[in-house]
Order: sequence, then structure tokens, then C-alpha cells
Amino acid sequence: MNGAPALRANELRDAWCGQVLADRVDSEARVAGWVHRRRDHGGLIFIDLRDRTGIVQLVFHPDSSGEAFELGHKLRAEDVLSAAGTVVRRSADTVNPDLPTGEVELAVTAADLLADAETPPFQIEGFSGEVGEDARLRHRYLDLRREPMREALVLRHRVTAAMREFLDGEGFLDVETPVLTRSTPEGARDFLVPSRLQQGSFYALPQSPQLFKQLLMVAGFERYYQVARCFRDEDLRADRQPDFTQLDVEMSFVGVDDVIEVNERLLAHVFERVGGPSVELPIARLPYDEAISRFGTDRPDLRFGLELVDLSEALAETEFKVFRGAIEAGGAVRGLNAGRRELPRSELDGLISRAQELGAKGLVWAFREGDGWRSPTAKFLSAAELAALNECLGAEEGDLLLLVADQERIANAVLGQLRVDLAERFELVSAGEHRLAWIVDWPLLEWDPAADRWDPLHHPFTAPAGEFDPDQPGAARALAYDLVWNGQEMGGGSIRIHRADVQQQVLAALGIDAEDAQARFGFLLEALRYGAPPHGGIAYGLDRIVQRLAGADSIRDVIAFPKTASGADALTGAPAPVGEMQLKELGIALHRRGLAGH
RNA sequence: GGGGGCGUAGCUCAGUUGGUUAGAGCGCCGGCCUGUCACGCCGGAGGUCGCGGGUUCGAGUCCCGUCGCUCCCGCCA
Repeated sequence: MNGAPALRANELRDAWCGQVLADRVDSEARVAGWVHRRRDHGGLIFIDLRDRTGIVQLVFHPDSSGEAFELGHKLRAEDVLSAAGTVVRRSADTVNPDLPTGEVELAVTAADLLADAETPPFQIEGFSGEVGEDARLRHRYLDLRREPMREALVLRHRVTAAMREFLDGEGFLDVETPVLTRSTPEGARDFLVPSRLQQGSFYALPQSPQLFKQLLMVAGFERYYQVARCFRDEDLRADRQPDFTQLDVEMSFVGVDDVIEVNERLLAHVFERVGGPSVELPIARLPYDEAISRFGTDRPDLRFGLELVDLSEALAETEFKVFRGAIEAGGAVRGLNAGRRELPRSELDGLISRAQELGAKGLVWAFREGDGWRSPTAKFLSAAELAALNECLGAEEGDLLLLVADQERIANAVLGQLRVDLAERFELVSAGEHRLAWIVDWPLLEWDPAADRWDPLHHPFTAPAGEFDPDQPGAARALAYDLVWNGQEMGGGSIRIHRADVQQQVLAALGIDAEDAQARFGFLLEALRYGAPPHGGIAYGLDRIVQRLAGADSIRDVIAFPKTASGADALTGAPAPVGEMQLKELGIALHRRGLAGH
């Protein structure tokens, strides 16, 4: 564990439990902490005392500490205790090699019970089950006493400290931006806060400090960062919370390579400081189009193969209706070779269900057998087609092949996810393996057929590469880059538009007319007219980075007080109804039942 | 909004085909114990089987509804 800060001597404590080590033998020490475990032998009492730094064994002898000995009998788990005594070396046969402080113990001469504790609703440590998260969150302050949680939060601190250390050394300024702000379009639903002073109007909690950091660039700060809390009112996931933390970074007078270069050194510095995986620089860059065609996703996990292959050409003449139909409708047949696998029919059916859940109409599975396939689909394909498919997929005897025929984006999305599922199912990733990559050369915009309009892939302030042609918005590439770590997006950023006219053009391409743009982003457009430097930056999902470094299953395990899947805080009970008076002051009528009592 | 899983003692769980007295480990309480470190030994307490309704002679078990937790899809960088 990292070193605890020095303590100044006081009446309650002058040493950390975890630091009562052999070099303190024969000295006096006073420690304080929580009763971790009690072993009462009747004539001799052992107490494991715990604080943030670790555990030290206290020994209560009846002869050396009569009064303290009486107290020792009464101690119970999680009582808060201050104990003074002599640090003594344990005899060879009583050393505990599993404890950093196991070569010594504190022979207690005086002890004060600072607070007694009720029996905790779950054991802090020392039993072999995993406590349900429900109970842990309801008593988070107890859960946080457990070593894994303590270590996760210490790690989190060390990560942000290393980030600040690096960025400070590179001339970045930490500037705070408002939490009560105006709705900006990051794509997600806003959390709204009603205004009392201007009834009927609302603040929005920031989805990111995006526009403020751009304004800081206009203001000439050149290099900014912030460990910023962000808010998005969307459904939760294991890696998504409604409020979460970004490391937000922005720089002036830079291009893509400049931002990436600084950030690669930032990552290497942080990982080195916290004992993360070693980062080989430069980090690989993968063009967006290549990521999609090879892996079906813009956040590919590069730790294993199972790459996607296009089979449309091999099937150009096919009579099989499913494949033919997809190709004639402008779609594609794509597939992957999962390697030589044995899977029972039930699991193959499971893959089909999963594919359908992901949006495919179906999934073709096959095992290569001789020159053909063992597959329900084999009878619909000619021998030549089977041979061509085996060739394209590099299939060898017994290999499991999965094919999806659909619109290209659906085929990619489905196979891209199945690829990840299969890697987990077949344990294709060896422990401790890590792969980082920048995804670059993004399209600027993406056509949304449902909404009948262009949407930004990142956000509307991302700069196009080269001149933006309003007549061909779909052709524009973006000066954008995402950092992907083992298939999870860890951060993303871009060079921003710094010219008001270009910003107007892009907003127009998004279907936001001049009047609308003026109303919503007038302050930004105006700022861009007063001399905005070329600028760009990045934002990292801090919680996700720490989660990955900690090896945690959920983002919740690296957040001190997270919310449950329904967006509730099990500890405080938020969100909660508010009183009639509070609502009245906000000018909110009570016509909806359940808004207030009565 | 949709789909899956879970809900039994303080905690983690078991509970057969629906069968009458619902169990275990840990924790808790009491007693004994001077070298333990997940201490040990003896004894004990502790249950609205999430909640509501239904089927049945009989429901922890089956059905319907509902609430909570969780994973996934949609949504969300």
C-alpha cells in the first residue's frame, strides 16, 4: 500500500496501524482505529486493530494492563479504539508472515474506547462469501472499510494525482467550469434544474465542459484541464453512471498529432505511477473504416483475432434467398471464423438469440466438414459456394463459422459483438494482456435514417479535415480520435472548429438553421469571432480507467458513492420527493399525483 | 420502453414431485480458555420465505400482479 502521511503526535494517536513495523521495536506507540477482529483467550486477548494503512495486533496481558484488560474483554467488531503500549518483537513461532506488521505487536498498557459500534449488518472481512451489492451500498461507509474498496479509492486518488502531476508539469491550468449551466447538445438527455429566480426556465447539468473549455481557449489559457463531474440522464450500465467523472483536457495551437503526443505521454506517466500495464509508445492508430471492416465496431478489442470477413463477392450468384435478398437490398453477407470449437446445439441457439437481440434477423452457423459444411444452411449453397466461403474465411476442418446477412451496419454490429462474446466464451484473452489503440479518421457526420438528418459522430464542434463541403456532408472526415483500451472506449476528442463561418456551416448541415444556432450557441459563435486559436483536446472517462486499472467488474467499485441500476442512491434515498413549499418556490404546480404529500 | 437472472435468519446460501417441525456456514449472545491471528471448545437466540392476490385439503415451492437488486437490448461516447 502507498505510504500514509506522517502523523503528528497527539493524545489519540501517534502512529498508523500499518506502520508499526520492526524498526519501532522497544519504542512506545499509540495507535487508533477500528477493532477488526477479536481473539479473546480468557487470560490473554488479541485485537487486530485496523486503520487506512493496515492492521496491527494488540496484545492485552492481564498483569501489564489490568484496566485495559477489562476493556479488552468488552471490545467488539468495529469499535473505535485508541491504544498505547510498547512495540515488541514477536517470538519466532508467533510471527504472522501474512501481515506486513506481523513481526511485531503492541503490548497494550492503556486503551480508550472512543466509540462503540453496533454489530455491522455484514462482516467487514473474514468470511468467504461476496456480500450482495444491495447491502453494501445501503451501508457504503461500512463497505468502504473493506480492503478492496479502500484500495480502489486509493488507486483512484493516485491516478488523478498522477494526472495532475503530469499536466501541471506540461503547463496545463486547472480551471473549474459551472455545474449549473445551459443545455448543450452532447447527444444525451440533460438533467434539468428548475430556476427559482426565473421561473419556467431551467439550468442543465453539464454532459461535459465542452463549450466552456473552448471558451477558455478563446480566452487565451492555451492549456486547460479539469477533473470534471459530468451528468447524463440515460439508463445505467455496469460501466455507466448518471454522474461520472471526466479528465477533461484542451490545448491551443495544436493539431491531431500534438494532442495525441501529449496524451500518450500522459497515459504512460499515469500507468507508470500507479503500476498499470506498460505502455509502448507510440500507441497504434487504426482508421475508423478499418476498425469497422475488420472488427465491426469503432472500439475494437485487439487482444484477439476472429476478424470479420466480407463474403458478398463469393456469394454474388447465390440462389440462397437469405443471402441473395440481403445483397440485392444493398446489404452484405459478412462472417467470422471462430476457430476449431465444439459447441452444443443449445449454445448455437444461444448465439442465434444473441444475434437477434443485437438486431440481426438471424445467424448462420456452420462447422467446416471436408470441403463443405455441417450446417442447417449447407443444403442451400452450392459446393462451389461452400468452397469459396471456406476459402474466404480461412476455414479448416472443424472450424466454427458464423455468418450474418443484413445491412452492412447491422451485420458489422452483430458480428462485432459476437466476436467479443466468443472471445469471452472461449477465453481467448490471457490475463494481464492489454491493447491500446487510437481510432482515427472518423467520418464527421452520420446519416440517421429514422430522424432523416445528419448527426455528428462526436459533437457539432468537431473540426472537419480540410474544407467542409456543405453539398457533400457525408464525405467529410473529422479531426477526431478515440482511445480504445481492450475494447472499451476510454476517451475521445478532436480538434475543434475555431472559425465561426465553418461552425455555422456544420450546424446548418445538422439541420440547425442560423436563427436556432444563434439562440442555442450564439455565445460560442460570437466568441469564435473575437480571435479563437486553433484548438483541440480530449476527455477521458476517469471511472472507466480506474475500473480497468483496478480490475473491477463494475464502475461502481471505483466510485465512493455510486447509484444503483435504477439511478437511486441506496444510502441517502435520492431521488426523493420534496415538500410542497420547495415546489411552490420553484413555481412548480402540484397537479401531478405523487409529486407531494396529500 | 423491452428481455433475462435473482429475492429464504444480520450476511452468504441450501431447501427434492406442492406435504405438515424451513436448514447449513459465518456473524450475534452466554460460558470456558495465557500465544492466537478466519483462535478453539460448549450452549443459546434469531424467519411476515420481498410484498399483494390466486389455485389447492395443503404453497418457500405452482399461477397472476407488484416492488427492489442485477445483466443485456434500445438509449448513451
